[in-house]
Amino acid sequence: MTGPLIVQSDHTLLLEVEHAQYVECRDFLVLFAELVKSPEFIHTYKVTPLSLWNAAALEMSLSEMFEGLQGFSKYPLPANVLADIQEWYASYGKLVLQKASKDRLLLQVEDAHILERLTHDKSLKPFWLEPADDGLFVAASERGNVKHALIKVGYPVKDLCGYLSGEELSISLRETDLEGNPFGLRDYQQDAIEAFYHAGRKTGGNGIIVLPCGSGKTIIGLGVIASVSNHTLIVTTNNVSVHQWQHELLNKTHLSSEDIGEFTGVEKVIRPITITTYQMLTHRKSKQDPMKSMEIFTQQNWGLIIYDEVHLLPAPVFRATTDIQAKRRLGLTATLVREDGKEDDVFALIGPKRYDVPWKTLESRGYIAEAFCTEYRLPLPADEELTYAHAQKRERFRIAAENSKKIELVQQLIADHEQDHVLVIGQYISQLNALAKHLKYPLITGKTKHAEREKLYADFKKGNIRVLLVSKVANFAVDLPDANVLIQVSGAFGSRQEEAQRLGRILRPKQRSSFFYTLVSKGTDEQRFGINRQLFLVEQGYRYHIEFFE
DNA sequence: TATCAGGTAA
DNA sequence: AAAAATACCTGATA
Repeated sequence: MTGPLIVQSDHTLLLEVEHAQYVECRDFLVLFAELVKSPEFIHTYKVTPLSLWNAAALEMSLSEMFEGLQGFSKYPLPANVLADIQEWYASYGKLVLQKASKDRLLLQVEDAHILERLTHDKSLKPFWLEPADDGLFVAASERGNVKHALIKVGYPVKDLCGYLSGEELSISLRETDLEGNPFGLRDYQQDAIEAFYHAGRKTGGNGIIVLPCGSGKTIIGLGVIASVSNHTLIVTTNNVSVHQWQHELLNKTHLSSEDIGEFTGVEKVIRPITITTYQMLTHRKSKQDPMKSMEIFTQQNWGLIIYDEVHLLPAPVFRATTDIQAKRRLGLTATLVREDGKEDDVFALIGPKRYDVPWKTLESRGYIAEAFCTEYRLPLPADEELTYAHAQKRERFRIAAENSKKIELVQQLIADHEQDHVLVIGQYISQLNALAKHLKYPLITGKTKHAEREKLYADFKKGNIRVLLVSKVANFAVDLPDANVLIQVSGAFGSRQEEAQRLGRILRPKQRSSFFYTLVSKGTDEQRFGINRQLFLVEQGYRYHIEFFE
């Protein structure tokens, strides 16, 4: 037996990185498993119910899964794993929600045992109106709540109740944008739109599209809006992004500015296409107040709701989304992972993943830049090492993150890349201030006035400034100019999402390759968290080279 | 009418 | 488990 994979009975899959079949096997596993650990030689994947539901929703077949596992595995496959995979996989589709009458839905349950279990489950009982021959009746108004409750006990629902159309509005994409450049959808963008809207007619119309930063998620949004051609509500993360959507809508569709409204703190205009922010929806003055703006979901006759950066969707918006299950819903994101473990809420209330492309595929086709990732490990200087040793657990991460030796290394890396555009990104203002003072490059933080930011961005774009230091503003700033080198001196605990977002900063295709450096203190908590941060990108095929700086 | 500082929320 | 950033609203200032 020579395969690269070991399948263990606890549903973990161990993959040998140095094996000749590594790449092939990794690309196979990513279809239905999740990477949980990625040290140098053996990567650990895990099969979970959720990862299998997403695979099932994408119509990956069970036999393809089993044959692949068989083919890559070094040893015979444990029978319990095969049985569990089969069971979890099959649980998507076992429960089907259909329209029964005007105000009633029928939850069809194929399996008598499951039906028995669901009928008597305590958390579900309140939903059941009366038994049917092949399932249970539910009030139509409970459509979202029952799906949510069911996923919490491990049963995803295939929702075939269909969608309510909203107010119609004819929308089409331009062939030439306003600047006169030819415009057309790329093949994968076209595929993503198809996968969302036409997938089986009735099941298509809700779900998530996962694509890397810089690959044109907004464009896919425009494509879906045009396909649906209904009044549309777009919810996004911040005001800059609101304006970006507005700009793209005007630039690449035939809509005019009278069709597009901005519903934010600055302007509260509702038009056929309205763009708002999550904060606008969830805002309230005190904890007791109702979230007034949430009513926008139901007061207008939307035919489509787009959740931009759906991995950031706040809990109250989930709750509101529960009540609008008859609306078409599109989630867009670069990383489906959330560190709060609410992936199953996203699955139940927005929908399953409908489309994704591995980052490396887009890289090889030239749509995003080639990137080299390096993790630098530095020792703490003796005095800081001592402070670290004596510190409380919670203070340790920060001490490690602010390792003063990082300044030397940053200086060296900037010198090594004298022909490149470099962003230095960090989590702590004090650390960035120290760096800025030492290196004599400008720093942008949340406090920097917008006028000044724009001036610095412009200078950076023109090449007048070669190096820019940025705080967490860079996580959200959509208008940050392109660079091809990014040095991360510190980051938020173990956020995979943040790491992916930051790498995305340097992925816009350009002449030169991109370089991503992440600096961690050797043998500290920071290094441990770094491992978790890197998981998503390793899953996407990136490899971190480890270097030591003494 | 526009802009800014201060408080609050998540 | 913690810091930083953002965007909302209100009320003051010009």
